[in-house]
Amino acid sequence: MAEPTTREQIVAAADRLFYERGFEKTSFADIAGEVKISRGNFYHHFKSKDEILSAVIEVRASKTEAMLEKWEKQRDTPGGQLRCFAEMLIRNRNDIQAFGCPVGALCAELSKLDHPAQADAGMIFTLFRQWLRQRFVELGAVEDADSLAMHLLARSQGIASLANAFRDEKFIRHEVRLIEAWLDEVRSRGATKAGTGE
Amino acid sequence: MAEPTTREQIVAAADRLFYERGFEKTSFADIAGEVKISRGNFYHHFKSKDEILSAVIEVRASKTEAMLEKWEKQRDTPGGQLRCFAEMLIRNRNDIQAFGCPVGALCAELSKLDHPAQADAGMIFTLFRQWLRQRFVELGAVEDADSLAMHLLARSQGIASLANAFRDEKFIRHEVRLIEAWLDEVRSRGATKAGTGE
DNA sequence: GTCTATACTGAGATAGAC
DNA sequence: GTCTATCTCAGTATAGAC
Repeated sequence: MAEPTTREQIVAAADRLFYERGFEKTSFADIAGEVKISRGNFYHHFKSKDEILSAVIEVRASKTEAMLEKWEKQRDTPGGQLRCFAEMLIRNRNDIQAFGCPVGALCAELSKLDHPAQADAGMIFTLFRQWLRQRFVELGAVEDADSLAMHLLARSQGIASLANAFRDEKFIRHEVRLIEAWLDEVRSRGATKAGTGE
Repeated sequence: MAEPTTREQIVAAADRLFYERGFEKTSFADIAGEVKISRGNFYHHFKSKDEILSAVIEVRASKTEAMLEKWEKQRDTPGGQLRCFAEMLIRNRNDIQAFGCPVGALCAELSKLDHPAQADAGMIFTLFRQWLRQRFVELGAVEDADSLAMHLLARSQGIASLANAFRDEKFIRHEVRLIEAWLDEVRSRGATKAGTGE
């Protein structure tokens, strides 16, 4: 696996372009131009644009799973692992300010297009949701775990949305601090239902 | 002002279609079809798609200002007025699940297109931001008011994003309850800096 | 035979002439 | 208000290069 195959290059280029410009706005010519192959050529690799989209979603899902596993290895407490998630917003702050969240943006676009792949794109959200839920279970919030996971996911989406609209890095850092304080609060409350308002 | 002018009809149709399908995905023919006028007649009112976009953004800004004023009249406490904002998510739950937040979606799309009107679209966020900030000032959180406004705006964006991805009405209702509990907390803390993590 | 490149078709869009 | 020019794009057919 010294150098990537043409197929891998196409998927990588499409992945980035779909993020930067959006799925609809990215043409075959754009991708071909990036990979430096002729436009007709990659009909050998992909029969349609939807096939490229499927491949991109698959790759994103794999990368997401790998990232979640890495976080589990990097920190040995559920609280620390949840912080990895929150800090992702800071690590990716430049891309987020320029292009928003890749998962949220793709889901929103496919939803408006009523595209058949919207369920597949939504699965990436579900990967995060289930992983977060498991961390909250380990943190002791067994009954609320799913609500807490959705809450944290929503907070991160909101931050990405406004950071993109206002191009405000300070806002990202401030909100991540708020999330970390909230996580401390959830942890300290342990298995009680507090923190979810119920 | 018994019946709307052709121009107003065009803008109203474009407004809805931009929300439901997105700006790029909406063609002149789509709008003309809705208004039932010929495409030629169209050019009498708008020379380009960007002109329609400007008109739509202007109308949305006006409607937003009117809505904010209405909330100020409906409730006589800043806490009650802030609840109007949060409850907007429940009032518009069906549209939000189907199409997301109109403000956030347009800003995100124009950002990806690097469209000249993205600053104008962002102004609608700013309208909300400034209005929310003023409510928090009146609530006693003078120094934090802008951070609190951004925080609330972000929460609402995140809720819209996930409600759209998961088509989950219960989630919306639960998160709005969390916001209301958070607002009570902010109010009870009054002018202190608590609640923002600083 | 796998990969790549060129040329072409048809659909649908903006834009504008008449 | 019809009709047309032009452009971009997805998709195809087919032939050449390694």
